[in-house]
Amino acid sequence: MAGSNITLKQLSSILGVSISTISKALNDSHEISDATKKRIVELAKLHNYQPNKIAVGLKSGKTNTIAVVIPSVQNSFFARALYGIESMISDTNFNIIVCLTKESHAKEVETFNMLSNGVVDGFIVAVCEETQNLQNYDHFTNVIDNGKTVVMFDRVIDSVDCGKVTTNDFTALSEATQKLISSGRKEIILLSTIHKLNVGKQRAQGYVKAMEAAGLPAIMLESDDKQAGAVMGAYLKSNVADAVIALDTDASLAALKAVKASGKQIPKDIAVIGYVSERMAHNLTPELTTINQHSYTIGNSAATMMVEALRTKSKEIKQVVVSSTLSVRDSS
Amino acid sequence: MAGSNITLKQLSSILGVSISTISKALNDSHEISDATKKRIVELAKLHNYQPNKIAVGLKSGKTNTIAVVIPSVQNSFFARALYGIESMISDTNFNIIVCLTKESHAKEVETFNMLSNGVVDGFIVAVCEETQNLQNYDHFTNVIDNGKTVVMFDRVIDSVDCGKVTTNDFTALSEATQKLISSGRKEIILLSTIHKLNVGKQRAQGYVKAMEAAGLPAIMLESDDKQAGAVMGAYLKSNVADAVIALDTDASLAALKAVKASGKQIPKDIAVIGYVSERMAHNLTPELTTINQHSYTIGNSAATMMVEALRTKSKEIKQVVVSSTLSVRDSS
DNA sequence: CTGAAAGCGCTTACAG
DNA sequence: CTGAAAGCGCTTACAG
Repeated sequence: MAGSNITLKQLSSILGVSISTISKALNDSHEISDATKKRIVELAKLHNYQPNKIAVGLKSGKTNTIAVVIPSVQNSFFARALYGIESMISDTNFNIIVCLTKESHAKEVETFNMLSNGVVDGFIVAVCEETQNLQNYDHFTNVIDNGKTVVMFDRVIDSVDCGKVTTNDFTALSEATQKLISSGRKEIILLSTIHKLNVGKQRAQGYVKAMEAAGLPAIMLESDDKQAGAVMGAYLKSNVADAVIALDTDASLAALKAVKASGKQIPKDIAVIGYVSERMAHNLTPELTTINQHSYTIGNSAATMMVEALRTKSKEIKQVVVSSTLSVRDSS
Repeated sequence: MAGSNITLKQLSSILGVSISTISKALNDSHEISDATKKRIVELAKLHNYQPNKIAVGLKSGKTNTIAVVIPSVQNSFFARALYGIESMISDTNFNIIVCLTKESHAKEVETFNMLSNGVVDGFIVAVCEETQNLQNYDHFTNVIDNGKTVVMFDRVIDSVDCGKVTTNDFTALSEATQKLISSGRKEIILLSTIHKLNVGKQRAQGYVKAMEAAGLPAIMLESDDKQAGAVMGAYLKSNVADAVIALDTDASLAALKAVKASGKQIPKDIAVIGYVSERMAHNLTPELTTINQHSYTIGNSAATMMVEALRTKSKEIKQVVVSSTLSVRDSS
């Protein structure tokens, strides 16, 4: 069985039956007699025949493959959303190609160009940071114009006409902040390492709105992910605080650490709310109160939307919002 | 620009030049005059011509696409290894397809069957748990027989003839254990949630060997990832321990938490060594001493091996070992 | 320098 | 019920 896979042509010459007949038999066409079908199917099995997907794709114009284009997979949100996408897709006859943009606009554009012609039927995408900053969305509109289906999730672009699955970042932060306020916290700090992203901005705005509504000053500490601990620690040295909301995993761990290092008790002196996976939240000391984004569900919804659009060939644009919820644990 | 992408045929009829000429011009063939080349290239650019990858693949028998088949992406080791693979590949003219097996043998087999015929040129794979248990490796040998290149990393199968990139788990654990012993620790516990995996067994054996060499009893606590904290906590209630080595991220966080909950001081009473990412190690309290697997390098090496094999068409089987190193921080 | 023809592996009208 | 032919979009000997 060396060399490469067996083809219809080879099967045909072994059996002395035409290629068309072989093809039809393997596709269980009613045109072919049961007897020949049986012979052909058996021979195919014997030789472990696998149809060449590329050839099928060329012929049909459909590849049954979906591209998942995300910034990263290090981030537990995207890792889990990808898991949700892949779980849904693996129950179908579709496949996924995963591409990481690393927040690079050039990489994202290249990926769309590379895959748009013949390789995939659609794109599930979380728009990268640089694209959001540059506001250059031609690669999205081009593939849409070329008849591909696009579904954006989490990081979406309002002005692009495609399916969208988002979470209610603004409301979630606003509610979490209100909850802290109503339990008597007043000096509530926001620690963000994602202030440049739309999601980060949305969350920050939710926080600001709740603070302003309560007549409290909004205090936002912004830094890159490596400096978050130092920034938080420095702040606590010369300021008072009775609560911290951290906007991603790194910031959450950094906040916990800085508060402990400052000698304050959690949650007695300072409450901490963060964004980490459920599993991790349980394994931290104290167990962390989190805003749970339901990343698995978000991914799953995006995949469902894609598969439905591809199957029904519907051009209808759908929008789904998966609400984030507060999971209260020991840190608040 | 609605409908689908423009083809050579359409370009040809617009310009009144043959398809062959168009094709050659776009591939910058020396056969074509500069003048025609220029006309053709300009028209192609105008219409944003993208060659149909599927058609090119069918013709050439090469797809310049590599499958990355891994159990999961939630696990930070695989997430970072994938990052290493993707970083290397994105500097080449190859693409990657990522497939998650979720430790399912059936899924892994299906993936190999689906992609082996025409879709990819090679497979970079970390063998799933179930396949290791079943010891059924036909899907690997089949694609190798069919001329595909296979590179295994981290989770490798010795008996399969393919490129391999591994880490020295046995030695790394053995050395870490010795280090604890030589600093006076005697009651050293191993906490594992990956005892069913080859890597987990390798690591455990390294630990056992070092303990036995020192005449100390090896104590291994094994549990699933959700119970690790409870198991560790229960053990500490009725036994003495002066060090814990945890074999993955969940176990590491669980160990830290259980030790703190027991009222013991880290590292004074109990030293803790774990497996978490560098970033996370810094953000924990105390900062965690870790065995660093250099997952990025492992992924990068696997990708390099693959691309070289594909480019040189060499059938030479290479093996690379990327050594794990101990990063000592505050917890030991 | 340009083009007609064959072929990659498949599917599907159309004939017989 | 079976097969010859065309075609998906490309590349590449081969002719001219």
